[in-house]
Order: sequence, then C-alpha cells, then structure tokens
Amino acid sequence: MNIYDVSRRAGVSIATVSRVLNGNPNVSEKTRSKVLAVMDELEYTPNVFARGLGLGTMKTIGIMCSDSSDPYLAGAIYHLERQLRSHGYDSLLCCTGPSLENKRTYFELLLSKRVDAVILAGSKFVELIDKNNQYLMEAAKELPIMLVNGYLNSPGIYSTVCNDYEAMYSAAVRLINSGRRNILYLYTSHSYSGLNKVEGYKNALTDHNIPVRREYIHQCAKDLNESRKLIKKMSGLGLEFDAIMTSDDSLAVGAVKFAREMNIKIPEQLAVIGYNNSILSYCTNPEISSIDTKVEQLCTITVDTLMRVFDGGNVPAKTVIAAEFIQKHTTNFSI
Amino acid sequence: MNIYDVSRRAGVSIATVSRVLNGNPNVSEKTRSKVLAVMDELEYTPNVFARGLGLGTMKTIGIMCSDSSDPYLAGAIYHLERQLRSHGYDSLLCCTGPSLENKRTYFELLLSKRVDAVILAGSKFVELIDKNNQYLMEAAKELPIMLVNGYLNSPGIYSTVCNDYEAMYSAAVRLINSGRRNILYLYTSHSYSGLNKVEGYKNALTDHNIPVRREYIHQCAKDLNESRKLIKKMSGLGLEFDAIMTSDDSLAVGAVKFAREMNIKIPEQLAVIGYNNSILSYCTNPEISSIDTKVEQLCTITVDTLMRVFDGGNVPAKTVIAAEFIQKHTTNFSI
DNA sequence: TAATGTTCTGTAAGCGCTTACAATCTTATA
DNA sequence: TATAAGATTGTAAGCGCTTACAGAACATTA
Repeated sequence: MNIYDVSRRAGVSIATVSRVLNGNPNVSEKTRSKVLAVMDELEYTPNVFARGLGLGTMKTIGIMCSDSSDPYLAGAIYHLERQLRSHGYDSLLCCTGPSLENKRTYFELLLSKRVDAVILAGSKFVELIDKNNQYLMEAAKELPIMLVNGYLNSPGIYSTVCNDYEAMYSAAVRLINSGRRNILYLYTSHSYSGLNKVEGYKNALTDHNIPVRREYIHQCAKDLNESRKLIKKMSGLGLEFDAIMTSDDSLAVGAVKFAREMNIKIPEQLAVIGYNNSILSYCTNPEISSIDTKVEQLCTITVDTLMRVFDGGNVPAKTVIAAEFIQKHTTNFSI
Repeated sequence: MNIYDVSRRAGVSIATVSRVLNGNPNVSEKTRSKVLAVMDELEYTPNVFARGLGLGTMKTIGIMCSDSSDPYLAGAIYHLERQLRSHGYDSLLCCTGPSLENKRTYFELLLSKRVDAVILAGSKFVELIDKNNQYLMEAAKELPIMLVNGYLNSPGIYSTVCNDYEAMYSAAVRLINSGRRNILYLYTSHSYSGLNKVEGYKNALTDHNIPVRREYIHQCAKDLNESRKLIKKMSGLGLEFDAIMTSDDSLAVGAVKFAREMNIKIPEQLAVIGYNNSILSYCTNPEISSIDTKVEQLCTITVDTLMRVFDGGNVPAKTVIAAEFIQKHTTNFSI
C-alpha cells in the first residue's frame, strides 16, 4: 500500500498524491477530494521513512535527561512531550542514567537518529558534555539545542531557566528577616542552576551581614535518607542551625525527617525550604514550603521557542521565568 | 556524506560498504578494516531514514502511557527506555494525558511512525482503546503489543503483570489477623490490575467471614488531597474503620494526612497500606507500609520478552512477577 | 479567434540505503 | 596445471516518497 496504489486508483499521478499529502495548494479542489477519498478508502498511511528520506526530517525531537523518574524531570518530560506533540513533533527519549558518564555517546546517538533538535532537560546534565562545552557548541551548528534549566551562551543554543538566584535570595532573606541566623544549605550538584541557587543564598546572608560559613553548605545525594543522615551527622558534630534551605525537595524531606527524629519543632525551632514544589513537598507533615519552578511553563516556553527557531524567527537565546515561593508549613514568616 | 563517498574513498562498491555497516560476514577482514577506517576518517553516519526505508524498520519502540509524571509510570518509563536502549532500540514516548480520550488516535499515530512494537504502560490505560479490545487485537496482528500491568488474552499481545490479587489478598489477611475488622478500601480505577486488587481485598474478607460492605469501597482520584477529603467525608458520615488499603501510594498519603488532621494514631488506631512502594510512601511520617510492585523487574521482563518475540522465540503470553510487602510504620503486624 | 497568462498535472530524477544475483578472485583438489 | 567449490565483491533494482521542470488544460483579454 503506497503512493502508487493511491495514484492508480484515483487516476492521477503520484506527484498529485504527494501534493495532497503535503497540503500543496496547487491542486484543484476536485482532484484533492478524490485523492483524499481514495486514501481513506484504501486506509493509506504514508511511509514515514520514505518521507523522512525525501524531506530530511521526520519531525522528531530528542529529549535527553539523566534520570527521568526524578519527580521534577518526570514532570518536565511529560510536559515537553505533550507540547511537542501538539505541534506535530514526536519525542525520542534518551536517559543517560545516574552515572552521566556516556552523555556524549548518547547525544551522538540522538544526532545519528537525525532528530530535528535536542532538548537537554535538567541542568545537572547540561554542563557536562565536555569540559568547555566545545562539543555542544559545535553540535549547535547542525541543529537547535534547547536547554531546560541550563544556560550556555552560544549560537544555536537556547535556554529556558528559572530565576533561581532571585528565588533563593528572596527566600533566604525571608528567613533572615524572620530571625533565622544559622541557615544550613544543602545542594545536590553545582550545575548552572545549582550555582545560581547557592549564590542567592550566599548573597542574601552577606547582604544582611551574616557570615557565609563553609560548614553550613553541603553537597548531598538527591535522596531523602542521605539528606537526613547528613543533617543528623552535622547536628551531631555540634553544628547549630535554625533553618535549612535545599536545592531540591527530596533533600528537604530528609530535613523534615531529621527534625521528626530529633523531636525538633518545625517551624518554631527549625524552618525548612524545599525547591521545585514537587509532590514530595506535599507528602510530609508538615508540608514543606517550597519554591515552585513552574515546570509546565518552562516546558511550554521551551517548545514555543523551538518552534520559532524552526520558523526562522528571531528568538531570544535565554528566557527567564519567575519562580514562586509557596509557603506551606515548614516556614512561618508573613509573605 | 553518504555511502557513495565512503565507497569511493575506500575503493569498494556501496554494497560492500553496506555489508560492513550491517556486520555481514561475507567481507574479507582486509576490506572491512579499510572501510571502517574510511568511515571513521570521514565521520560517516548512515542515514537512518534511508536505512529505515530499505529495512522497513528503524528499531524504535513506541511507549504509550497516560501521565508519565506519575511516580510509578515515570519509573516504568525510565526503566523501559534504558532496557530498550541496551538492546539497541529507541523509545518514542507518547503521553495521552489525563483525559485518555483520544488513546486510539495516539495509538494510530504511533503505528503510522512504523514503530516495531508498542508498549502500553499502566493498566488503567490498556483496557480502554475500544469497547471489547477488538481494535487492539487487530493491531496486534501487525506488530507486537506489550502490556505492562495489563492483560489481554490474544495472539501478539504479551503481558507482564504483578500478582496484584495475591499481594492485596495477603496484605488484607495480615490486617485481619492483626485484629482489624473495618478495612476501608480506596482505588483509583477499575483497570485490570485495579480489579485484581479489589478482588484480593474482598476475598480476604470473605475468607475470614467478614462481610464485604459497599460503603467501605470507594473510588478516588489519584491525588493525596482528594483521598484525604474523601476519607474525612466518610468518617464524618459516621463510617468506622481501623485500616485503610489503597490501590496507590498517593491515596495512602492522603490517609496518613487524614489521620494527622484528626489526631488518629497510626498504626494503633488506624493501619494504612499503600501500593507501589513509591518514593511517596517514604516521605510521610510515619512512612507508609506498601506493596512493592518491582517496576524495574517488570520492565526488564517486558523488554526481554519483546526481544524474544522479535527473535521469533516461543514466548509466554503472560508473565507474572511477585510483589513484595514492605512493612514500614503504618502497620504493626509481625511478618 | 488567437494570444497570453494562470492553474493544474505529469514525468522523471533524486534521497541513501539494502540485497538478490551475477561476476570475479582464491583456494583446494585431482 | 586445470578445475570446481567457496569466498569475496560489484551491479543494479528496488524501498516510497518529494519536487524541479515541463507540459496540458483552462480562463482571460484584445
């Protein structure tokens, strides 16, 4: 069942069939409807491979991420996929796994699939293709590269990010203004957004004449138990803190668990702030105040931007959206 | 940069290049290495579209699900993708969204992409392509259809499922044996696995001479607040219960929240059992005893089965794996 | 009615690959 | 050394589509 069958049955040439297929206006209404009728009758489905060969594209976007089962990334992938599909694009998913070791291999795999663009979801991931991103910049000459929550200033690379710095800064300021002085900061990685977040935290302290102390800033695996254990260890070493800020909700969950375990009252004795406002932050008791990074919006903008890139429009290399502080029950300042 | 360039540079015919490309053994070692060297030198990447056109496949599997950001499905998709990739297959993701309305359209979209197989992830989803699944059975004549957590007895359709019935039955028995008599049951949908679960619950009661009462069985949206509100409403109507079983962890989280709100002691006054043992069940306080449905194993088996189908092997139409009860702190029976 | 312009349709040459079949080269055997 | 068998390579015909270009059909105008 191919274009020849249709052309024969409809009594036209394959060129005409192809035109109908592609919505080419140079087809008389009469012919068009006849061809469409035949297609319908024969249940004809164009062969996407042949089409891809002819057109050089199959309208497919590669989506790369580390671990798509992370609540935040899972949301991002869902919304990216839906947005892309609404524009007629398919999504080829590619998860590098936790190691992130062979990111480049995976990236090349995606390229070899002739995708029309690659979306790199998750900032942790973006910076690490190679040392100075030479490789990524080179690749961007071939096809658009979209960074979700990452930034790289280079032609052909487009970023959509949250105002992580401001969000973290203002959250920290709120803590400070409500009297907290010893704020523990836990982060999962020093990615682009990771760095912005910690800067926001640091500057908030500095701007309020609170010393930034190294022992208050710790890296931690993205796992609630790891975070709980780390905090407990710190506490056991005599570190005193009245607030914990985290770069990810899962770490904040660990903080709440720690407080529970030690009979520390939240928020009276300890305030906790998560990040991403994922479902995790709603599961705990008390529910965790968190910073909503608007995943859906982020994804919508990413895809819209990509479509405009395809259309050859003039597109900003970086779009920043505003995160929103969602106060729940692990903080008690007035907003 | 195509196969001709390589053939010219290597001084062989395109057929030979193609043979090298496909690992055909009828190529002398000398020729093979020369061709490979040239490919390397020219950084040649075969055109997947042309290849797909010639071979009729692009080694791509369609993965369909409703909402890939659901913790359970997100895990499934992650593992499916990784497994498929380890076998050299790409994953084309397709999320129907919550409505599930146009599942069939999406399914056909996937077919039109000439995927080599379709994996339907999530049982909620499986049963609803059309009334009596005629459509799905018909489609299975064209390509293998893999059901993750769903079952349909028809040639070309392969299922991997958990022993949901047994898992729920034995969990209920444990509750009963530890003295619980009024067990509330909440489920999200009457899918294949959903029905099995509720049957397990019912039969456990019946087998222990406890009447199955309709007002103890309720459908609820997969949302922790919906579940909390529903339970609260039931309680307000005077319904008494000393245990809550759920078909999904998110509902169990709502149960814990309800107990918190009403100052009901868990597990003393109220036992709660979740399902899927997702990260949500670890976030609450107390952590929720849940039934681990072994997503990773489920996915590995699904993909292994699919590979054996491709190899033309004799493959069981249904594989059942054993769920495992994970006791945490919302139950207190001895195991 | 002839000339001109417009609209529509068909022909044929790709796109880059696979593979059946034919042709050639090696090697083993008599 | 001649020769058959086996190993290796090349030729050419697809796979099903797009599209430049040419040609036919039709409408418009003088």
